Amino acid sequence: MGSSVDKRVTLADVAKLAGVSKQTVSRVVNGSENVTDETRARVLHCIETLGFRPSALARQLSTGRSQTIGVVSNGGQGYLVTGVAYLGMVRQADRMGYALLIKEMMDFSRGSVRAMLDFLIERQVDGVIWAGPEIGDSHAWLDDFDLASLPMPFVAINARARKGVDTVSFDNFEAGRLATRHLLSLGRKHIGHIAGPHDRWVSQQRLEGWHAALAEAGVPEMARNVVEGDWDVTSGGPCLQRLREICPALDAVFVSSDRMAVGVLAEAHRLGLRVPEDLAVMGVDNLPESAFLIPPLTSMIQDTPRMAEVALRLLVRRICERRGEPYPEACAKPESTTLLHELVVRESTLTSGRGR
Amino acid sequence: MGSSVDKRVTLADVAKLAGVSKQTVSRVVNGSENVTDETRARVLHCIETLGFRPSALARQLSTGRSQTIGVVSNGGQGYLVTGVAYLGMVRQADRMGYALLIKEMMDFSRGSVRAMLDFLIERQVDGVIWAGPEIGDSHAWLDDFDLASLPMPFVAINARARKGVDTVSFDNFEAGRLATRHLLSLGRKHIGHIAGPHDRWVSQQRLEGWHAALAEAGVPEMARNVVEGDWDVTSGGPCLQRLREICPALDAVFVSSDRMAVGVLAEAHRLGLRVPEDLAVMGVDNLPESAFLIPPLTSMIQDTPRMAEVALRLLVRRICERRGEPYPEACAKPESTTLLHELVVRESTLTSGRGR
DNA sequence: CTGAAAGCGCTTACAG
DNA sequence: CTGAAAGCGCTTACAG
Repeated sequence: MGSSVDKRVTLADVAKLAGVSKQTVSRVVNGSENVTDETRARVLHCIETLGFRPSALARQLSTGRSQTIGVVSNGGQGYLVTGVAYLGMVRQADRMGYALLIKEMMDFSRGSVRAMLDFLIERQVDGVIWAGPEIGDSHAWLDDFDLASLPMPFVAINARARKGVDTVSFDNFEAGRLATRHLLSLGRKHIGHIAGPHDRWVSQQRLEGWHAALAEAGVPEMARNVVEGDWDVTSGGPCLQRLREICPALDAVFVSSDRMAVGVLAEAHRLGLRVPEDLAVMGVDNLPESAFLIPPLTSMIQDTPRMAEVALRLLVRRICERRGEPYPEACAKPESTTLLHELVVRESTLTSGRGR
Repeated sequence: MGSSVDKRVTLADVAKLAGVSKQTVSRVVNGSENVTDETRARVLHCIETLGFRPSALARQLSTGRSQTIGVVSNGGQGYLVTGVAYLGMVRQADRMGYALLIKEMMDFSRGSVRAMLDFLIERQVDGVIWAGPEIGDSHAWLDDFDLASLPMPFVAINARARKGVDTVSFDNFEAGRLATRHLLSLGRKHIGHIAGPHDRWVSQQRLEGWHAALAEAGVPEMARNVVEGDWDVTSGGPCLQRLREICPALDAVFVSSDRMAVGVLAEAHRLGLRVPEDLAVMGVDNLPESAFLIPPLTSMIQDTPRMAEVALRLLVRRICERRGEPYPEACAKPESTTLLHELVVRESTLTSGRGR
């Protein structure tokens, strides 16, 4: 309802009331030693009285640093992952004294990328996390862009490693290989793969892992048992059907997301297929629910919040390095920027066990 | 790697090169009409040549507006909801030309609240969305805080309505009542409720709705069939067990989240209880997976992204009102700030149907 | 320990 | 249509 007097209280107001210079007030605010206890007390009292709150904007303008990190995501693609990743980043940023400025991109044309970078530069963010998943040539601009010309460090997550670009990603090739090996180790002879969209780097990597495992095992003929899903639970059922058309004897399926695997389990149930006896099923992501599906779902743990944290630490380190400042302890330990999935085996691939 | 020359290109640099005043460059940058085509062309060319990018910080300092909205969430509590809500807010903010500054709170003591508000004021955000769920007395400060004294508008989501505070929330009382009525309408005689944590406003409201529905139906004796969960899937099973101890004849259960309901379905399956014949089960949230559980889960649709969007629109409207500026079309339509859940009935409560 | 001056890079009236 | 001046609210050397 009522609007307050919009007159901001400034350093100068405090200075006048306390009968000192602005500089002295600034010293008190920033905890400088070089102030008499008496002066400090008086200034603090005046700050309290006037309800003075320093303008971060003004400070940023004069110091040239914003204590803000820009995070660029993309329009609801990667829905789940983005949401979870945000939480990991917010927490880590908070710990290190940074705020997150969140922006979203709808397309990845050169123009849009340039506009987004300009926006971040104009806002003077101290660093950038490029968080949209790599789709088609969405990251192609990185190949011929001189990142060093940006006034701030840049880290990409969930993207292919590139020369001269700091990236933090999961090893999806290894994930695909491990998953496939697991199904092979069960003695299944007719394994299929429900992949994510083929234009996603993540999907491509898992698919390559799948191929590698089949080649290693000397059963390359299975490689054709692949259909393309869209990550969504709704695509699980239809994908299973298509896979069974390609390979009627299908007895195991490596699904590229737990979401889709839920759809697969539902469809298998509808078809009267027993899991895992008739069909072993495994996913990727290890959602909280996955251990409680019927049957409990074997999956690949993907610790997304951790990826977000690692990326943020790396970025803060780069920020400090560029400024020639020491970086926080937490950023010091050389941390792998390639994270591994971890297999968690449950009933959906275990004929005998009681896995949970 | 290489570091760029850190000399920022400013308005003054462009002005000098173009042989005009800073003011004229400013006019060109801000698309003012009062510039000769020839001058404009020359200035634009110089901007291009120098790679000039205006400093948003400097502009913010002189204009007093930041085109930034502060979003305050809380430490991973409400994990799922927060993640999903972020996405709705980011999208809407982007459309309206605002960026989101995300902050997290770990506790809700007066001191922390004050510090957070100060931080947001210092950053000169144009408005604030208070997005942490109401837990215990986490929002009590609002009762005796003069929001009008804040220099910017404030909107709380997922919180109890308070005099003088703009809030956007779901009607959880109605949700609880609708859910309970649905189970009663099936003719079930021994219904139980797995609530969320009792210190959550959301849980309390749903619980009251549960009580109201039972009273209306003249079966208040069922009201004692309540146990407390923690929202997490892991609590579903243990809660079902406790409920069956309280009420051995239990034949229906209203679970306060789909997550917990997944645990309930798993436990029921383990116990050999048929759903819905022996036990009708319903949840709240309508997760994407819920339609594909075994059996498909009846739930209450809660459109969290929409809540986030509505809140953001309301906030932008308040921002404009306070400044005496016209607000965007999208913010104009008087929108309810109490959103309703919607019942979606599936097999888990339908003995005959094939609902999906 | 304290202060006067200049500067960060824009915008806002006010002249012409 | 264009410009000189003052101001937004801090901080950074530099004196004393």
